[in-house]
Amino acid sequence: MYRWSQLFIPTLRDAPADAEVASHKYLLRAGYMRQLAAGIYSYLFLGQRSMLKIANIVREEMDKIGQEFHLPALNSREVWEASGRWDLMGENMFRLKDRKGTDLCLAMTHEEVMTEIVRKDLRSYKQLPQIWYQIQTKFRDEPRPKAGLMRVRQFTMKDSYSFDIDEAGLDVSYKKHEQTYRRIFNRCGLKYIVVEAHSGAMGGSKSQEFMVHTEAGEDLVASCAKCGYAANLEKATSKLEPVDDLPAAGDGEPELVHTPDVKTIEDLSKFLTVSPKNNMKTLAYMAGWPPKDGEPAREQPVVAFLRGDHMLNEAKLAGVLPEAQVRPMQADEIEEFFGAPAGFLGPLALKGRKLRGVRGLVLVDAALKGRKNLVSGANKKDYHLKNVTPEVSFELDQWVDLRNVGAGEGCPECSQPLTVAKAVEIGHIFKLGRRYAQALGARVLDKDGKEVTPIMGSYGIGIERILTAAIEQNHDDQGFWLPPAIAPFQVVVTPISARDRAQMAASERIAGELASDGIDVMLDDRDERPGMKFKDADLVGIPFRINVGKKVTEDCVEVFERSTGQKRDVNIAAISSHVEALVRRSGI
RNA sequence: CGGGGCGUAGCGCAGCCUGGUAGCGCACCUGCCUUGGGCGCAGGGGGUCGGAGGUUCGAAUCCUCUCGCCCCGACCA
Repeated sequence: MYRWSQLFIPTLRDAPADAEVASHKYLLRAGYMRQLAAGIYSYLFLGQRSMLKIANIVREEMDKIGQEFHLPALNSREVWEASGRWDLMGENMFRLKDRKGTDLCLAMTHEEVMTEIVRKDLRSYKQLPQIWYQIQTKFRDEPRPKAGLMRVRQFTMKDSYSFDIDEAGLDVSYKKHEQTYRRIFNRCGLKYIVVEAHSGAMGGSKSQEFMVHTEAGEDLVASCAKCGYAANLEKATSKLEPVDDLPAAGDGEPELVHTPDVKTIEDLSKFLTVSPKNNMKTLAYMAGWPPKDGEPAREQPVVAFLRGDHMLNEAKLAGVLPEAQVRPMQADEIEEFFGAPAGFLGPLALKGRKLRGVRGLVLVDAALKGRKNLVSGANKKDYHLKNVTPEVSFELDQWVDLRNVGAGEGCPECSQPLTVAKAVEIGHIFKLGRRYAQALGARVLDKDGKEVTPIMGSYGIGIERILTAAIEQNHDDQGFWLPPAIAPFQVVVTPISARDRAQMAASERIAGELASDGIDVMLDDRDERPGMKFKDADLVGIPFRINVGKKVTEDCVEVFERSTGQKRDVNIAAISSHVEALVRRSGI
């Protein structure tokens, strides 16, 4: 049996100054972990115990649909070059050389390695479908690790990969994962939502994220309380209230207006007394592609037009340009391309214009479709234009959805107002397609003896994120409490006085009995004042505490529920069944 | 990578501006005391002041460089 006096649980009275969010503070204060370097942590006894519980739940559920592998974290350059990601991943990938000078990297995910196994060892459709997974350390050289375990450079991920002969098979594998993920997160005691997600730069047809709402999250999720629609802001759409267009001024042709030093939509709207909704804003970007197949890196100017009061979502913009990274144009590039400084940029005669010999792309947000007589920049310093109508006043390359959805806008499904809230991603399921299999040359023979490329899915769960999210969801100013299924211990037995023989004897007996009933219990046998033991117990995430005090003489102990603060006197004879009921109620 | 901040004992901080014996609280060790919410008293240990260089009779303090960490942004399958 675990006795607190023998364990290393370095609790802290004060939170380290570096910690900002609740989970970060409490993981440190509760002695779950210690930091080694930016985004790199050592998990101590309690932290590791909780991580193992989470991983075991994931393993148990994944074993029902797939097979566990253990793959190398150290990968050869070859496979990553074959998939094209050696270049694509850029600075985000840790790279190193061995003594012979051979390039290696630390794997961020394992599409390549898994697909390589398929290439070498799968020959026939009869061997499909396959679902392979692993629970292992992943490495990403994040530009900015933050918020404790929320965003780190070394972390534990369950990632699985499905291989099917056709789309229908992929649908099944994908669905299996969705259901498995729901079981996993339910068992972990998390409140989560499933959202439509951006499929990312790597293509792929469908993807969903499992998100936990928390202020500490880094993602934004739009959701509808009425019909359940939920989507990552990178993907979310909404219905907009109709807007009244301005009447045509003068002859209806674009008309120059002198607007000295009026550079922002806000100023312009005031200056001309028009609503921002009748403005069209111009955003200038450069899309970049890393070197590929021996070709050098390249860049293309991209101009996006949005309604004046709308915000551009860069992920949506990047989504229009496969595998590209986008960055705002720099001042000198803007001058060169538009012939005017930022603040006066507009759409006229842009299509086909080149910057450094590369033709620019003109994109207009779908919210402007059908609008007319808008105000925009004139590509001339200190001038704007009235009467600008897309496709009439200027040519464009593409109508696309580029804007951020705003809170209160209409749900795309049912028109009710949407809410937008922060969330953290704990899992992601993703129909990948044939990209990797193709790139690595994985082929199998189908029924007709024809070579076909299997179709893949990839599915991830962040183990640390589950712990982090659980703490974010369950804490107060004294500490936190974890769902019993993932707590390092489910119960701590606390004798009020370690020197009271009767109390200690009863505590030992109770702890022993609970342990033999399969409850994860520990005994706080420290010779400390009760106040201190309570404070520690409140801090470290154990959901239930049994106080063994003076009433042992009457065979009575007190059961304390951390989440509610509720205390109940229970007869020692009934303690085991009582605790079992509490623990199972919250799902073991 | 841009902006901001911080590195002094395990944790939280003061000292720096105005150079002169390195401090406080908690934690830790010893003893006594205490035992239902971080108890009290007494004694004690623990520091390359992130690192290097410079200025100075003398540097935690001033200057230069450097390393690290945190926050905002950028970035993020």
